[in-house]
Amino acid sequence: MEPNKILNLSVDCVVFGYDTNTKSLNVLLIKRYLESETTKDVLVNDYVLTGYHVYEDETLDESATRVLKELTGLTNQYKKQFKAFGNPDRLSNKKDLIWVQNQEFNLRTITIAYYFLLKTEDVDVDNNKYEAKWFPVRELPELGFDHQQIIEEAHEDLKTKCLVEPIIFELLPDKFTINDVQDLYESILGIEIDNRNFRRKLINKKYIIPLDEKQVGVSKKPAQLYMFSKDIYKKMYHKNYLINI
Amino acid sequence: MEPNKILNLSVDCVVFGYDTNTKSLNVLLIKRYLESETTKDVLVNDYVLTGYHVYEDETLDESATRVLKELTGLTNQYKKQFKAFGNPDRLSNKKDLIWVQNQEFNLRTITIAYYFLLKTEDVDVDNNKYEAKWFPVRELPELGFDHQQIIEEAHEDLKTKCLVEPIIFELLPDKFTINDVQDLYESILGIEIDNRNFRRKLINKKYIIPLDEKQVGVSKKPAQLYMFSKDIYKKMYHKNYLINI
DNA sequence: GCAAAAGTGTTGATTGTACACCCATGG
DNA sequence: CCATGGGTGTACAATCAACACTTTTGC
Repeated sequence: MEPNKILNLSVDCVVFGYDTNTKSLNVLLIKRYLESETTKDVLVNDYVLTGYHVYEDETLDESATRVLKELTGLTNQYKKQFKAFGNPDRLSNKKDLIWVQNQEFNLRTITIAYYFLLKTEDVDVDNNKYEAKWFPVRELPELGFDHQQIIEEAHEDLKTKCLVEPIIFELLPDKFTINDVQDLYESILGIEIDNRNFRRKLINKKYIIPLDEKQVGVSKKPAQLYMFSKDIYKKMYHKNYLINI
Repeated sequence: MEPNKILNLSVDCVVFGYDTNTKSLNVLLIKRYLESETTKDVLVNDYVLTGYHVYEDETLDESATRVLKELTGLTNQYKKQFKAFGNPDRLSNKKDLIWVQNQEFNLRTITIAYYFLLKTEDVDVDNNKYEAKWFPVRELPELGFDHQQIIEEAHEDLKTKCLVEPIIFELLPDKFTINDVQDLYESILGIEIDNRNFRRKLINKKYIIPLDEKQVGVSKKPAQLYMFSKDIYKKMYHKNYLINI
């Protein structure tokens, strides 16, 4: 039996997935489709974030973790609660009203928004019962509710955070090349980075560890693989209070 | 007539106030006191953040603004929504249960936490109907609910943010000295800063504008006063994507 | 004239930035 | 042998960090 839902409270999850091959930072969205029973007109046909009510007896973090697992099967992914969205009119779009009609939603629902970081390849979208699909973060489809705004704010938070904490490695496979990291930064930030300077900077970090391995199966010079050591990072870390205003 | 309250949803406000004279970063707290009607035992005697239910027809931001105004009379202060707190057991402390007993609180209440930045002197605590009182952020009294944690997380967010955005000036009067700014940074961050280096750095910013004025009424060499120009700051600002991991 | 805080310069180290070509590999 | 992306070095500029004494004022 399903636990009691808090009817005016939900979590929504912005699932970021990076695809090393296409160099694309993606967001995982689920299809929302409804047609009129009488006229067969399409009433709703767009995408939304995955989300669900919070249960009475779980924490907000647990709720987000549960929602991610339900959609992807994944647990133990990096997550961050980044903002609550609760405008009185956030569900008052016509499409959204139709959609919400037959659900146990309060019209005034507050959602606690999380984002997750993982690898696109870790999600099996082909056999997904919610018709989940990846979209490049800069080519989003039509979105329901206020999910466009939620994704934008998640992306902004990610931009800020990836400059300051080593969360970038949550989006990469365990073994990666220096250029993978650069490509990912460029995808997230929407900028170009000088390869020589970036490379030097990264290789000098003690927690970026070169492996005795190179890429395989590429039709060009195979690149050196590296790993990120969270342990070394934590040991070496000391906050620097650089005032940068 | 009071608008409808959302019974399981509140905002809590961490009001930071800086006192230039005592060089103290303070938090504004309100007294919580209750004694037994029969035995006269003191049942609850501590402090809490100011907060209140969200109304049905207002945004979260409006709710926080209203709560601040109710306590301090102030509007138009810098505010930031920084986290939602909603653990199922966050009101389950014995004192808190007693306190909540006669209020229209749901036991499972989610609170959206904001912090505000202002000047201690702008609040008239002597004539405050909630018995509001300032406490140095590093010498907090016993606190109800999970408000200790909320304040700590607000402080952490403030530490991070003041390094990157010019919010420090929200805590200072319009006219300030360079040493005021340094003292404030030291209070927030809990570090010591080299005066010569700091001074040079700040004076070189185009948006720190020297005034034709010096301190008055000080029994020592009066210091040069400066102001912060938000306009110039905005014009000059361009995001730098310095990767600092 | 004294107490108290304001204000001032230099140097070396570190870090950032701009920039163009050769190399190794698979096919 | 060629196409592709991997990998490399130098020089200049900017910023940071360490460090101690003189100046100005009110009293």
